[in-house]
Amino acid sequence: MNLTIDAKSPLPVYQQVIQAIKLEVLSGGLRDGDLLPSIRDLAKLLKLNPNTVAKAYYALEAEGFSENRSGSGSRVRVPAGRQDSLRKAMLESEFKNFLEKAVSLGFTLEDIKQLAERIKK
Amino acid sequence: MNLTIDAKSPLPVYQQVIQAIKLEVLSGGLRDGDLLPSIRDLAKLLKLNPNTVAKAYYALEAEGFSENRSGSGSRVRVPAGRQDSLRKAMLESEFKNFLEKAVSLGFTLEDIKQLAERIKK
DNA sequence: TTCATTGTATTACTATTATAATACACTTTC
DNA sequence: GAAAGTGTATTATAATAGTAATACAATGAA
Repeated sequence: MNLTIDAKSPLPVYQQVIQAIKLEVLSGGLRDGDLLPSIRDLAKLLKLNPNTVAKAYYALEAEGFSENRSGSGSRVRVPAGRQDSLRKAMLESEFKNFLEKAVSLGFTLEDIKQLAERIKK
Repeated sequence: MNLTIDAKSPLPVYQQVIQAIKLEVLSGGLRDGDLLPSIRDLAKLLKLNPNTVAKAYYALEAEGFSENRSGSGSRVRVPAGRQDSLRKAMLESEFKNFLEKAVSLGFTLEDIKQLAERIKK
């Protein structure tokens, strides 16, 4: 799992963990049924307190992304169909966010098209 | 000023105020020398505590976006040239963020091009 | 000068975030 | 059954975020 934590971010650490795991699931790096790293292992890896990771795992389960079982670990619970639609919805949402910001900055669709051309190289 | 606060956001309220004012400056809605609303007025408008708004104003001054003077208010201090370069840098940064996320979700440049075509309509 | 308005500062209180140290119950494996 | 590893729960402490109520000093206009 490619997962880094920015302690200086205004976004709480446990929220960053949630986002990182969601992204991993949506990108297909973690699939339905896959075992997440144990709370203690991930905490050690990220140099966080186990309670902080546990909070993230608890939230992920509450959102229906995973299932936690004492003794056997936490498994991803996102069927392929749902993963696919969530992935597409995420892309659209991110793009709309970008467009909104660009427009509120006073840029035109033409400006954005030119930016895209320039960055692709 | 078009400025809304999301109390449920994990991003602290005073950070939201900072972002909103920065955006207003970068978009040209607020220009160099313009007077910001008074701390008390903005607090009343957003239904926040004056201390929360004051914290945002203090941070904006520390970043060189404005100048606060007891008695006469807070004025934007962003020369037109700097505003222009900041505006362009913000667009590029936002676009790169979007691209990074899209790529980490496993989308190709082709996918993104198609999305742009579809959304523009 | 007087008065209202401005940013600034202080103190107090609450909730959230994060760490820390344990303990407990469940599951798997030997 | 025993042991190791799992998620879960509890209690404590500290820092940050936000609200609340005041007070103070500087500014500008009447």
